[in-house]
Amino acid sequence: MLTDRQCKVLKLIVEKYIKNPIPVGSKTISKTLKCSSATVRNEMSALEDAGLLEKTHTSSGRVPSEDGYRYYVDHLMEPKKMTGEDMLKLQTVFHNQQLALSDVIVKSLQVISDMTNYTTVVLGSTSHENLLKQIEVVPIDDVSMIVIVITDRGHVEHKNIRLQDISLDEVKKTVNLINNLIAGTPIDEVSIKLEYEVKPIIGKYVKQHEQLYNAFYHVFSDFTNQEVNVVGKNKFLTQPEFGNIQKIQSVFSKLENPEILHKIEEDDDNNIKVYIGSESKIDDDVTVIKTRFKNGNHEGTLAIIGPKRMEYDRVVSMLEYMKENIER
Amino acid sequence: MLTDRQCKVLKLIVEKYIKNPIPVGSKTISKTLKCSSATVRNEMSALEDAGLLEKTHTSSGRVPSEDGYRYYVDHLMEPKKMTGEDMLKLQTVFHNQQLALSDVIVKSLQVISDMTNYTTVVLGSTSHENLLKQIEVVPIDDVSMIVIVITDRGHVEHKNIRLQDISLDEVKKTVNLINNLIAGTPIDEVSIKLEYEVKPIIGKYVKQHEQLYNAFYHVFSDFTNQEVNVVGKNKFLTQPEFGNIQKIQSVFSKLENPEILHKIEEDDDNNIKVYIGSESKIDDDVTVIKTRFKNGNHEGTLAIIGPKRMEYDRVVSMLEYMKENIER
DNA sequence: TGCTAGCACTATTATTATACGAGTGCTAAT
DNA sequence: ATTAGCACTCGTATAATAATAGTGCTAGCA
Repeated sequence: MLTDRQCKVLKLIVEKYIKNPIPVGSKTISKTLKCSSATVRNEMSALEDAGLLEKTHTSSGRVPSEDGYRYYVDHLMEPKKMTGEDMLKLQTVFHNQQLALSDVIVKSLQVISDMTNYTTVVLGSTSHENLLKQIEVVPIDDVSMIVIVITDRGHVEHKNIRLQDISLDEVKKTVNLINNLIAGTPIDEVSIKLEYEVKPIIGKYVKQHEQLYNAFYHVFSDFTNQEVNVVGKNKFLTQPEFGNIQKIQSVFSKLENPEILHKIEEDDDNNIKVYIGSESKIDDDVTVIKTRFKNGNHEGTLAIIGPKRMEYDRVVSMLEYMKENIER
Repeated sequence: MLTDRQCKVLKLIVEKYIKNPIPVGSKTISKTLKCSSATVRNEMSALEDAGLLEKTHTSSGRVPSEDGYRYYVDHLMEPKKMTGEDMLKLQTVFHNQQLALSDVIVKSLQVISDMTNYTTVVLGSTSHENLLKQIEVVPIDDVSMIVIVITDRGHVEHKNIRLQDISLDEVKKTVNLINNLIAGTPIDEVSIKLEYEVKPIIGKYVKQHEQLYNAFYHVFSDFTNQEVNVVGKNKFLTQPEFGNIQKIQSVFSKLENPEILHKIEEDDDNNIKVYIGSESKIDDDVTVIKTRFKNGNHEGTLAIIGPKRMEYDRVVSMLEYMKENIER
């Protein structure tokens, strides 16, 4: 257990380091705390033994360790009230009645990314939660047409397909069959239903059913598994600890990989959760702060991704504010 | 006018430097050319006077200047036949009958980006060339619905809109009116037609026409002006001359700005054009190689964007090959 | 017992000196 | 015209030095 003063020292070091990423010395702390630098050094030493602080070399100041950040987040941090200015900027987005919820979310995350200089992410509901609502087909010319797939949650995808020598009537017949037979099916089960429920029937009623079946099969097999929206990836370029190209390459490749981002959603805790450094699964210098949201049938995950040296207090309040606003 | 030997020297220096970005000395060249390093030095000096070579400092080897690259591209370079392997990779994409042309283009540009380690770009036709084909509306719940806009060239966009207390019938009536009245209009004129041709009519026949008009007006005013597709932006991270974050930031911001990319299309030459360094409008160390393509009513621009120190011969052949394949 | 002043010690950073090497330009001889 | 030869230049690498910001430890004081 940490003493009261140790807590204060840890808190000061973390907050100092977040403001300015250089190791913090005992003198700096002693100025704020009313005691000598020697006393602070003793406390620092204790905190280092507890694994909460680290040195970069034998005679350097201290830097928070991963556990140090953890302790700070779990016990020391006090959520920082948002400034009126920040709130105002977000409110203008939330109060735009023209925009659909999903657009409001993306727009406000853009605002947050710009305010904080961190990357933001929305993960939409996964495909097994999305039900097929209907498909539409629009012919473009003799051989190509566009298939539009709409889910019950308003997710839309379209694909250009090519068909040789098939009359529009046959296509429309197929579309109607699909809409009648499998609307309401979870997207990731559509392929199966297509094969076992639609294929036999269009085989009977539709000419060139083979080609048509293949085309539609492709449309659904390519359907995006999950809506992923990453805003402000380039903000990482402004963070000093990501000043080398190697690191940027590695972080970017993770942020562009939906599989990796999907891991953020793995635990379905509804509260705000903080994944620090190695817990982030992205990079040891990265922190992910995330929360789930739900408004009617629209649900998903919001995340703010930045350096481990993140303004935790500010970000947590912002996420809380976002969540509240979205949920009503 | 350059002598025969000067051409050879310039060519060797450019190609050497492209392979390995360190200044080229006279000794290296003299090995390939059958003459002494002193002779080469004289020629180099002449080429420097002609503005085709540069030194990084008084006693360094030579580096091609922008004009040097220009001269190389215009007079010295011999297009390099593509390797069978490269062709094969592209052919598997081109021969995929399932894919629509636009998908083939994007997929093949992905392949080219991976083969060359450069960024690739497709610019689709601009909105004044895109005609509105039809719009569709799909209701999602009581207050929100999705409007899907399709152009004659198969470009699809959708938007989520919110309407309070408007019956589906009224919406459908409006959609039908729009489809009947202004299908065939260039996308960027739709807003005007909407105001002068549609608004007066729905004003008569549709209840709550004000709200509906506003919603549709928004849909079209947000319509993307131009299809832009940038593939492999991160390839810049692997190029040594873009090893510092500043530069990467600047290049990325340009590559993400459609306005800037649009400048590539400004001259409508149908042949392959090469914009070197400052001509690229992106960065002094960047080269853009582009060509227009046209297949039926699908036309646009292809570009390969990389360092000024680009494998010009290889890239030009690839673009040529792409263009040929797309155009039939 | 807890706090602190003082001091020896350590590692980083900046500065300077030095040597080395790859390259040039020029001159004189072929 | 070409080239061998040489003095010269500048960038890079290495080592030496000093300055600085920090530490840990000890001993004395409240």
